[in-house]
Parts: sequence; structure tokens; C-alpha cells
Amino acid sequence: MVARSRGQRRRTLQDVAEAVGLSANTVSRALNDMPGVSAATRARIKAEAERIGYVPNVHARSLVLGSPKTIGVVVTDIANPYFNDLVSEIEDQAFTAGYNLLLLLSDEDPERERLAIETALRAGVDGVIGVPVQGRANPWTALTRAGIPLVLTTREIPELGVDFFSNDNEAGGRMTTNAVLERGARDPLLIEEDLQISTVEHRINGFRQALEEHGIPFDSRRNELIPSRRNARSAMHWRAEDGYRVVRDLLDGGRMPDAFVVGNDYLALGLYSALRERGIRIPEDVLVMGWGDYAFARFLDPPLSTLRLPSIEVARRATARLFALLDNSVAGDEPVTEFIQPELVLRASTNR
Amino acid sequence: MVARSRGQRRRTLQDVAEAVGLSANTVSRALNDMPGVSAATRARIKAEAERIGYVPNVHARSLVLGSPKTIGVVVTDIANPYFNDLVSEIEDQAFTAGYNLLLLLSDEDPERERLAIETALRAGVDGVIGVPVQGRANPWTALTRAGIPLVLTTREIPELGVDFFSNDNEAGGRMTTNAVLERGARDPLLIEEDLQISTVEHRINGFRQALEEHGIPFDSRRNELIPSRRNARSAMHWRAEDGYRVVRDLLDGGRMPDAFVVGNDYLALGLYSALRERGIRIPEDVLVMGWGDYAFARFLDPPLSTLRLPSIEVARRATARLFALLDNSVAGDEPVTEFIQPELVLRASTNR
DNA sequence: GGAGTGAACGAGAACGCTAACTTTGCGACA
DNA sequence: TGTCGCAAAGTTAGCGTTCTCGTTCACTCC
Repeated sequence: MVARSRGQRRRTLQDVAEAVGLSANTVSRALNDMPGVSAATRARIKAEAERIGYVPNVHARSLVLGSPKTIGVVVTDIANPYFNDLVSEIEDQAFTAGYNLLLLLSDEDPERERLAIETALRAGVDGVIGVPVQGRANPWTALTRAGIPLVLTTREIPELGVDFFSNDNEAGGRMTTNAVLERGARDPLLIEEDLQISTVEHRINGFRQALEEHGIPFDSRRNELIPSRRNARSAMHWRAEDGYRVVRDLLDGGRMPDAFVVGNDYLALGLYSALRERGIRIPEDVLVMGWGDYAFARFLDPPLSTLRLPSIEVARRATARLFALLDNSVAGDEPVTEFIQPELVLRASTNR
Repeated sequence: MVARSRGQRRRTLQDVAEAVGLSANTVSRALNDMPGVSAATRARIKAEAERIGYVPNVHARSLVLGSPKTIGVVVTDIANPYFNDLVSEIEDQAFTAGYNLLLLLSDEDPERERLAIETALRAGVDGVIGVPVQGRANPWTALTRAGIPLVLTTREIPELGVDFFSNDNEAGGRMTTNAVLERGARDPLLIEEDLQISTVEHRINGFRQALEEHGIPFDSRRNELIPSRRNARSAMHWRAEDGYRVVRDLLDGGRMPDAFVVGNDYLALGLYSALRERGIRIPEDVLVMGWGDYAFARFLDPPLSTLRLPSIEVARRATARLFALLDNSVAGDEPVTEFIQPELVLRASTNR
């Protein structure tokens, strides 16, 4: 049983110095493996520091070194597998590069986002990777004004004029839609969450382009927008639930498309459930195309065709860029925008 | 378009002071809304600070105030929905209490965990909430020795002697097993991941107890352990895959239990797939009981019976306890251990 | 009109650490 | 034996804040 030592005054360099009868400076040199200390003294100092439980004060240290080495990640939620991958990979990259990661969740709430950005600012982060709630520059300018490097991913804010990395949602919209059209669909329905973000807009554009290529007119009846719900912790349950409900209502209303193209795999999951309930078969009666290739997609019955997103790659490029900006190894005056190609994964739900 | 001001020297209190022709002290008072500054001067200072983009140096500030206000969360991965909920809720609680959250992922890797703890220490966190990779005290003592409050969740290390909050896995093991036994199963098989942690041990204990209550002997043939795989980002895919494979191999080997009780819903998902492939019907031919009530569980065909875990409640109590320790509002000498009851969710996969 | 009062602001120290510079001391060498 | 050189250690300053204590100055009041 290890003694719990709570409430004790925190040990300082001076404490160690007094304990070994040397100056604080020597102790500092010894512990930081700087030259100018004999091996014997160094060992003695390290042992003593260990013994009395000395932990360097990070604030004092970074006050003089000027390097907090922390990046902030402001993201809507981590329940979404895509953001989950994003954050995991950013954490991994940051860890490797010796950076800490301050996690801030905005919950799709603009006010919460504003506070998150403020927190990042107050926490003294070196840089920020963000996924905005809305397409408005406003809360983020607090960072750019303070001269803190900012990189956005997944959701774009062109007027901000900062670097942006994302999967190519327009291409994805085309790819998924084309896949069902090439398999004979003539009346596909796109189901999306109603978010004021570039992602949805780009996907709808891609959807529309694919339709036009196939000579099918685009109108609002082909595009069902589901009101978005906040609170990240149950977002995925709700999405499946919403997918279920929207299809049930559609069928009740007598509308029966010959293909569903949806904004994420959880929507598709709910949709499966609603179709099964009505005895409508996939893919015989209707094709279903998901988005995201979540872990469960290939285990559904039938396995779900979907779009695999390059979340890891997006995270990698975004962090690499941020680190480059932090190193000043790159001129940040010309904002970089990169779209990474997603990959179509065809499974039985679109077989025909 | 907002000007991007990179590479500029960071503004200091002194810069603001010189700009307005006052002392740094007065500027500090003005910006912190302390008395002793006239309203006019205060407004002028704030405007100027805003104009030149002054952001207080958090390190200088917390060096003197002695309050970093950050908690570290060391967890294996956030792809697991349970940990996802845990981290989301901790973030929420921390945010509300004015704390920052430093996220550290250990990836089920003891070495990575050791480094994560070291990082938390170096980052100067006020306290830590941890989910250990193993049941060994060793890496965590670095925190307790430094006098940094530590609370563990989900996975226990009794010899550490720190507070622990978890769902009651033993009870959960009993509840899930009893559910299938009460529905006629006489030859249930438990599938678990082979992790050296208290969680798995407790669940197996619960399983065994339920069997004994029903007069069924427990032996190793009733308990299939799947080797654990690292790398958090694909952990969920792999779990489903493993679930698929283990059942396929079992069937190939001529073993056919009358119920599966599994360690998480992703395993159940893979299992569904394997059973479907062989034409084995759920629940007619075999009962399936999951664990975790992941978002997809109720949308499967048939909807999956499972155990809903009180992840939010666990997170809440753990953070509440940590904050109490940080406030010194509670004596931390007597470690607290709390087990919160899970809730059985019965769906069609165990109907009989 | 001079003492007392209180608001507005300034000077200096302190937080814990690191870096530049200085001092000490011991052995080698002429 | 005195001096030079170099390793080992100490001294001092400074990072950007906040806090404590002073100082200034206008204003009231007898």
C-alpha cells in the first residue's frame, strides 16, 4: 500500500537543493541532464528528488522556456466514429511529437464552442485544431487575433482564411450517389442531418451533380433534412432513431424511393430497422448506401455499402500542418486547403 | 478576411501598459475587474488590450496564483462507447467546474500508459482520473507519490489504495447470465476479451455464480477468452471480427452452446454475422446476450438483449470525488469504492 | 487654509524555474 | 612553485503575472 500524501506543500527545486546541500541551479542541471554536474552528484540529486517526490512546476518552467507544448482540439463530440478517429489520431501524433492534447467538446452548441475557444486561449495552448459547429468565423477569430495557429478540419469556414483539411465530401456525394444510380436506381432519396456546415452542403452538391450526370432532375423531394439534436452523448442513438423515424414517416406518406443515400451509417441502421418492419427487402426492393463505414456496417444484414472516410489521413495532415506552423518551418500566410479522397465500399446493400 | 498574425512576439501586460501610458499593475487590475481603477481608464485599457490582441500568459498567471486547474484523463481508448461516454461526461463536468481536460490515451499498452502518466505529471495536472491497462499499481504510484489526487474507474487496482468507481460487473455478470438461464439455456458460453483487468475477472465471477445458482458446473469450456488486440482506432472493428471468428471456429469444431453471453456488443455483432451465415436462428436456436447497450444494439435483427452500463453515473461520481479531493473538502485517507448497478435490457435476442 | 480622507495609480517583490555569467578548486605543466 | 585550464558549482537576472504596500492628488470639512 502506497502512502497517500495529500495536501502537502508541493516540493520545489529549492527543497531538493537544501536536502542535498547544493544550489537550486545545480539541481536543475542535474535533473535536466545538462553538463556541468559530476556523475556522482547527479545521481545523488536524482535519488533525493525521487525520494521527496519532487515534480517540476510546469508553469515556472514554461514561463522561462516559453513553450507550453500543448495543442487544443475543439470538436463537437467524440461519440461520432469519424471524430473519434480524428481525435485518437491527433492524440497519437501529438504524443509522438511531444505535445499535450487539451480536449474541448462543443456539443454542436455555438455558445459552448465559444467558451471552448476561450478556454483554449486561457489555457495557453500553442495551436488549435478545430471542427466548427457553424460556418461562421466569429468565435474562431479570437484565436487568429491572438496569433495562435489554427487549423480546421472537416467543416470549412472560407472567410476565416486558415488552413483546412477534409475528406472530399462533394466527391463522396457523387461517388455514393453514382453507385446507386449505376445499379439502376432512378428515384434516390438523400437523407442528411440539417446542420449549417460545409460538410452537408458539399455532400448535397455531390448528390445533385451525380443526379444531373444521369439526367435526373434534383428537387427538394429528393433531399430529406433531419433536424439536428444536440447532446453528444446520445447523438448516435438519436441518429439511428431518426433514421428509423424518417423512413417510417416517408412510407406512411406513401413515398417509396428506390434507393436511400444517407449522411451516416447510424441513419442507415435505423433505416434498416424501419424497412424490415415493413417487409421491404434490401437490396431487392430498395438500395441503401451509408456514409462513414462505421465498425458495424459490414456486419449488418445485408452488409452495408458505404463510404470509407480518410479520417486518419485527415488528422495526420492537419496535425502535421499545425506542427509545421508551430515550428515556424512554413510560412502561414497562404492558407492551404486539402481534400482527401474517400473510398467507396460496396457490399450487399447495393447489390443488384 | 481576418489578418493572420503569425510569428509575432506575444503581447504582454507591459505592452498594453506602454500603449496606454500606465503601469502594468493598473492594466492587470483593469483586466481582472479588480477595484482601484476608474471606469474610464478600465474601458480604455480593455479596448487597447483587445486592439493589440493581448492574451494573458497562463503560465505566469498560474505560477503566482498556483492554480493550473487541469485534470488529466488517462484512458485506454475512446473508440469504445463506454469510455467514450465516460470521457464525454468527465469533459462536461470538468468544463462546468472550470477545469481543463488533458486527454491521454494508453491504447491498452502498459508502456504507453507509463508515458501518459509521466506526461500528466509534467503537464502539472491537479488531479487524474484513470482507467488502468493492467491491475498493477506500479505506473500509478508516480502520481500518488507526487501527492496528486488520483481516482480510478472501471478497472480496479486494490493495492493502490485509491478511490474507485465502477459499474458492478459481478452483478452484471450474474444478471446477464441469469437472464439466459431463466429462459431455458443450460449450456451457455461466455466470450470475453483476455485482459488482465478486474473487469473481466468480475464478470467471469458473476457468470460462475449464476451458473452455480442454477446447478450448472462451471468449467473452462464455458469460457472462451479472445486474445486482446491493441491499437485503439480499429479496436471495435476487430472486436466484431473476433466475435465472428470465434463463433465460426466453435461451430466448425462441433461445439454449439444454447446461449452466448459476451463481453461487449461488438462481439455480439460479429457473432450475429457468423450465426446468420450458418443459418442458425436467434433466439430460436440460440440466445444471445450482449454487454454495453451500444447505440446499434436495439436496431439489430433481432434486437440485442444487453446490459446498459451506468457510464454517465460512474463518470459523475468519479469527477465529483476528484473535485472534492482537490478542494480538500474531503479527507482522502479512507479510499472510497463504489459499484453502481447496471440495468438489464431485454430484447428479442433472448426471447423464448 | 491645513489636516484628514479615500480613490487612483505606481514600485517592488514574489511565484519556481532556467540561462548567462562568475567563482572556486584542483591538477597539469613549464 | 606559480600559473593556466577546465570541470564543478554558485550567483544573478529574468520569464509575465499578481499582490502588498506606498505615493500622489484632489476634495471635504472644520
